[in-house]
Formats: sequence, structure tokens, C-alpha cells
Amino acid sequence: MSEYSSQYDLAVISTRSTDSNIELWGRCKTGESIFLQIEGLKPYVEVTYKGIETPSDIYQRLEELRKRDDVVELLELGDKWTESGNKKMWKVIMKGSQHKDRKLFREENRDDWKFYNADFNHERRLFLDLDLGTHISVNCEVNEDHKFPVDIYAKTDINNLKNIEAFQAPFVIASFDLETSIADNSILCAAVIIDQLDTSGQRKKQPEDYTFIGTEKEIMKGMTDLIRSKDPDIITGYNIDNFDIPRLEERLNYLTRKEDKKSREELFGWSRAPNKIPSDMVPKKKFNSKKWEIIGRCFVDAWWQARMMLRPKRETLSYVSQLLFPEREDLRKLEIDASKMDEEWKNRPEEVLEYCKRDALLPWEILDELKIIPGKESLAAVSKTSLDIVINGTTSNWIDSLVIRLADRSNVAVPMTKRYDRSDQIAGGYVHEVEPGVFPWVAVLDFKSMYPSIMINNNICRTTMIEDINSQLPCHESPDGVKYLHKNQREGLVPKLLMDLMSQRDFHKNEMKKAEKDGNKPKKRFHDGMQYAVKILMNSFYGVFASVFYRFTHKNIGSSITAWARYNITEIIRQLEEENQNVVYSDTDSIFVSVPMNNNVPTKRSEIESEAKVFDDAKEELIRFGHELAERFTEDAAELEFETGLSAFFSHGAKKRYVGRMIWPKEEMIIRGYETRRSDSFTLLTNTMTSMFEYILDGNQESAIKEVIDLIKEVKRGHADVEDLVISRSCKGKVLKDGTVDFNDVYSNPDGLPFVKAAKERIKLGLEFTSGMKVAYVVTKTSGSTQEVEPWLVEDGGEPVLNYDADYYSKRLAKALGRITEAFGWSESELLSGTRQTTLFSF
DNA sequence: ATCATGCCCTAA
DNA sequence: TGAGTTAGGGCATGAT
Repeated sequence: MSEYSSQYDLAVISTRSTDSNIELWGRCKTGESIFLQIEGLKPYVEVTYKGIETPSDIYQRLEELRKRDDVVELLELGDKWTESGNKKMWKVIMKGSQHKDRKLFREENRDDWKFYNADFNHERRLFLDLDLGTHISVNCEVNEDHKFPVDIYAKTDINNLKNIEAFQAPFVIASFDLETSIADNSILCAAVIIDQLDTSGQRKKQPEDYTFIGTEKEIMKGMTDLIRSKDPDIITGYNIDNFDIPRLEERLNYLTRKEDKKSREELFGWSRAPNKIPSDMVPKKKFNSKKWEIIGRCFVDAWWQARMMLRPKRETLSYVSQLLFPEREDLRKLEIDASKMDEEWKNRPEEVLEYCKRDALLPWEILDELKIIPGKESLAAVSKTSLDIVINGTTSNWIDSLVIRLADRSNVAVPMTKRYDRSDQIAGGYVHEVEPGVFPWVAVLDFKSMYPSIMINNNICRTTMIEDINSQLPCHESPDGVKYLHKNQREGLVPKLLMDLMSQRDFHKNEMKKAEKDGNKPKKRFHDGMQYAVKILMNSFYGVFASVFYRFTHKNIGSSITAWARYNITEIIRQLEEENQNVVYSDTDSIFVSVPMNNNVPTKRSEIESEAKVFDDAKEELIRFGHELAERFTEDAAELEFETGLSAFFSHGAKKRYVGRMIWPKEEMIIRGYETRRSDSFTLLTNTMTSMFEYILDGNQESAIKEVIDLIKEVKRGHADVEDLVISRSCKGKVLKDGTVDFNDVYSNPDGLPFVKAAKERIKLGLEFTSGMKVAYVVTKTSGSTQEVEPWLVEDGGEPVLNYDADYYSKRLAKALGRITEAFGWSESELLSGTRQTTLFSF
């Protein structure tokens, strides 16, 4: 029985440690926001002696540690596995819980000791030591008398926390936008949208909206009061990390004195608790990072999320919104020229305010449409971390969360992050040469979760890797000669975790099917999200273990995984070729094999029913062949699956570039690698190429070539729509304190890059620039050897570019499309001239 | 003209 | 965004 009277189920948003407590912020299942002060977990590191033998003066050394001011207690732990064998460990309980405390301790004792469990934040220990995940139940004592902006402020200790089944927390979301003066950077007006998810991950139909006008101080104070009273868990907006948040900070510094804590908090005190240094509630940039930190809440930039998930050609809010919501007429209204904001604000403030409100709502609608928040929560649940770690942390943090807790329970010492040195990189996957041309009837097979399977099957882990070259223990030996102990000698941590994840995924897939049968949509969505999160996490293991810095890896681990992968795939190719089967293509974990057919079966199904049977029979044969191959080459857990049946496959002869007419399990055209897939290509090229591929896969090459020749003529005459010629590439640059951008810092010859020229034009016009953003432009002229470009600013409220370099665009089209038509005898120059000597087709 | 280099973006 | 990997295509520039 708990000594405390209150009990809550909650999702953990973020945590922080002080020397005596761990602080935790969460959102309860019942809707309240909660702050917990948790007692009883003391900060510690683990140590052992250097070398293999126990030093003779070990007790004297331990005594010296014990006498230190920063050490509270020293406990003997028994033996743990380390990279240099099993060694006795001691737990050093420390006074300080902060990074600097551990760092100092390590530095002052590095001559005598090796350190384990010594380089990550104390608050993570809460999850690791108590084996907690994102969703927990707590018994606590509520304190009504507090100053934090949360619904429940409570105290508890580590004995009153327990894991519960994952659920979707009813997170509160705030989305905001500022309109600012070009002339003096001041804030003209602002809007904030407040919304909340329900426990099935859906949002309210009608979110609340608030607008703010008046003096800058009134606007900032109004927003801050709203944030404090509505108490959101997630704060979003479009490009807030690079624009709105820094602007709020800049205006805060302009309007207040550094020491005036009270005013600063009144204007921008959005956090749920004060920072450590300076002790105020104002969000700040994390040390040595570009990320903004807000205690107890999470900033989520909708720009970054949309970019990662959609890979849009352009990245302005208006472009992304139209991409996601093409039906929405309201998005086309209210165009305000952002480069003339001061005039707009003066002449039609009401429209500007409406525009601001819309731009505050859209980021939240984007996050909602992409199901970002439920997705993050699922990933947090599967990796057993706080929401904050999933949003702001790194892939290795997720892996750490699972590996460290298992290591602790398996008496494996947790080493520190390794030093960064990537001088020689490991070999990767195998890619098969591809011949140019059309290949009818192709079965595509691929290995199911190839890298995870390899890790499981061969018991690959740092703890099972054999370094003793004379070892006679039973083991798995990789094609590049790395040995791993058999499972019956020692089970690796990584294979165990991966197997657990695999069965977790099966569980969620099953639950998903059940829910679908019952017509329970929210439940189906939930389990679908969970199984997807498990997939993402499983696929992250290889990358982290192939990295050079990860604490639980070794260079040989990454190289042996890929060596096995190359061996498996090339061995199958070898066997097939020995049987005179035609392997058309292969990349890393997939094989494309020609299906032997008796005669020339058309690759397109005839409209006439009596003639369609040939095609249908061929399709049957394709499916049978695919399944048969898959079964033949599946071994143990290395499962080869028949993934796709193609009626036709085409490549112009370059690796990682191909198209296929998929007819099984569903009908669609697949395109890989080609310009069509690239966000830095222009619409006219991608559209033409797509249409060409359609013709080619249907066996109608004549139409494909005809279309290209006609198009190139039109482009040469200057008849193309300039909007279809916009090229967009991401551009880096170091944004300096005074707002200017240094391109020399990131590029060796910035002025030789067309997208840098375009970025400079943007900046000149007073439009915002952030490093990594996509910059759109049109090539207008080629003088000498370099291009002249004009920025495309339509999505920023500017006018369209009127002319283009006809020579450049027709050449580029001819080049890209010529690579493809070359497979049928039409070269780039022939496409440009529209004629050729020896005609394949007459027109 | 040809080749090397720098850069972006994609496949897996 | 101070940390998942390698393989590969293609464009533009600038030196030879």
C-alpha cells in the first residue's frame, strides 16, 4: 500500500534532475498536466581498475575515492562484463547529479580508474533503474500550494512509480505565428491556436484561436499569459526554431534588461519551471546546440517535420499546405506580401491578422495530418523514453534506452561514448550492374528485415564478439572473419532485444487485425502506429551499431553485418545464374529475376477479353515463380519474400535508377532514383519523364520519343510555363548575429553555386533565410560558363519570373530524357534536333 | 574536350 | 539540428 493518497496514469513529457530529486512533467490520461518531484534516486557512476589484474593497492585506492568531497558512498557490485574481460565493479554514489560533476570526477581520477555508466544524464536513470517507459502510474502526494503552471503539483518517491500499458495521452497543443516588421524587426501582431488530442489521437473539431495586437510588450505578455493558463505540452509553428523563437528572444532582450527577471518572465516565461542558469522561465538555446529548450514542454517545428516526412519540392508554409490540402480554397485567399509587411499592416491590419491566424493554425493542421504527435508518442513507448527524447534526442538515445537497461540486468558494464574518428569507413551493401532496356516479367524478391535478421541469426553483439584469434569456442564466423559466440555460450544483448521487438511487432499487427475486424478504428490506428514504431526502431539498430562512436559497438560489428549481407545476396545470384536464370538487378537486400516465359507475352493486358487470357496466364506464372523462388531461398530466419511482380522493368543502365509496372500484389508504377523522385528536379522534366515511363512500360516507345521531341521544340521556342521550370535545392549558410549570411563558411566556392546566388537574392529582398532551407530559382541566362538565376518567390508573396533560358532548359531536358531514349536508339543530340539519320520509327 | 572536385539527393 | 550507415547518380564548375 502506498502512503500517498492520489493516483494518476500519465505519459512522460520530459524529465530533469537536481542533486536530490528527479523532476518529471507529464500529461494525465484524465487530461490534467502534472509535475512530479521524485525522491530516492541517487546519482552514481561505476568504476573499475585499469588493466586486467586487480591492483595490489586496490583498497587504498578505494579509500581515496571514498574520501573525496563529491563522493557520498562506495559500494562493491561484483563482476561485470567489460571489453577487457570480467572485472569487479564499484558503484560510486555522488553528491552532484549534473554533467559537470561526473566530468570533474572522471578527469580527476582518470589515471587510476575506468568509468562505466558515467556519461549520461542522471534523470535517464529513472527509466533505466526502475525499468519504466513513457506511460506510468504514480501514487503521489498533491501539493496545492505551488507556483508552477501545471494542474497537479505532487511529490512521490521511486517506490511509487510503475509501468502501465501504452495509451494515447490527451496532449494540449499550442501553435503560433508572429508577424514582424521588416523595418525594425518588431512584432506587429501574433496569433495562437490551442487544441487538444483526445485519447484516440484525434483532435477537436474546432480549436480555440487567439490574436494579439497592441504594443510589443502587450503582445508578448498576452501570449505568455495564454501559454501559462492553457498549459500546452507541445508548442508548434512553422520554422519557429529558426525564426519565431529567436525573434521572441531578440525582442525580449531589446525590451528588457538581462537582470529584470520579472519582466522577462512576464513577456516570454513559457517554460513550466525555471532554467538552472539563468534562473528564469524563458526558453533558451541548449548549450552548444541549435535546439531550443523549454523546461517541461516540447517545441516541435512543423517545417522540419513536414520536410522529413513529405520531402516537398519547396518548403514554404503555403506550398506544403497546398500539397497536403489541395481541396482547401481558404488557403488561396488572403495573400499578404510578406516582404512589404509594414505597409500591409498599416493599410489592412484586419487582413494581416486573419493571415496571421491562418498561419498559426496551419502548422498544427500539418502535424495533425501527418500524425506526428501520436507517432512520437508510439516511438517513445516502444523505446521506453520520454516524449522529449524522441522529439529532441537522437537515434542512439532510443537504442541506449533499451540496451543499457538490459546491460544493467545482465551484468554488462555500460561503457562511455567513443571518440569520433571516421577515417576508414566500412564496406556497405552490394549493388548489381543493370543492363539498359526493357525486361518483361520480373519477380522482385527481398529479404525481410535483412540487417536485424543477420544480427539475430549470428548472435551479433559487442558482448559476443570474440577477440581472441585462437579461441576454440563454438561461434558464427562472418565472411570477413569476425567471430561471434554461439547463443548457447552467451546470448547477445542486441539479438535478444531485436527478437523481443519482432514479437512485439507481431503482437501489434495481430491486435490491429482484430481491431479492424471489430470495426474499432481508434484501436486499429493505435496498434498500427505501435507496429510502425517498432519497425522504425528495429531498423535503427544497424545504423547505430555501424557508427564509430556508439558505446556498445566495435568497427568489426558493422563490417561483419554488411559482409554477411553481401554474401547472402551474391550467393543467391550466383546460384541463379548457374541455372541460367536472368538476374536483372539487385540492391543490398533485393533481387530482380526474369520469369521464364514461353513466347512473347504482351506486357499490357488487352482490352479484348478473349486476348487478355495470355496476359492473365503469364501473371499467374509470375506469381507462382516468385513464390517458388522465395521458398527455395528462405533459410531459417533469413526469410526471402516475394514482394512484387512486374509485368515490365526498365532501366537505362544505371544503378539505383529503374521503373517497373507492378501488377502484383497491386497495380501501380514504381519509379526509383530517377528525376521524377528528386525534389531538386523541375516539374516539366518530372511530368514528361513519368509519361515516358508509362509509354515505355506499355511497349509504346514510339509515342515516348515523339512526345519528347515535340516538347523540346516547344521549350526551345520559349513556350514553356516558367512555373514548371522552377528548380529548388537546399542551401546552407551560417547566419551571423547581425543577420547576414556567411556562405564561405560552408562552401568552398559559394558564388559558383546557382542556389547560393538565388539565396543571396532572397536575402537582399529582406526575405528570411535559414540554413538548410530549400531555395527555388529559374535559370534565366547562361553567360560564359556560369548560370544566371532569378529566385522564385511566388510562395513568399512575390511575382513570378517571366522568362527562362530556353537553350539551357531544352538541353537539360534532352540530356535527362536522352539517357532514357538512348536505350531505344535516340541520343541527346537527336532529341534536340528532332531528326536522325537512320530512323527506327518514321515521323 | 576531358577529368577531378564539390555538392545535393536518393536507394537501401 | 553535438552524431545511424554506405553506394550511387548526376549536375555545375574550373583546371588541364
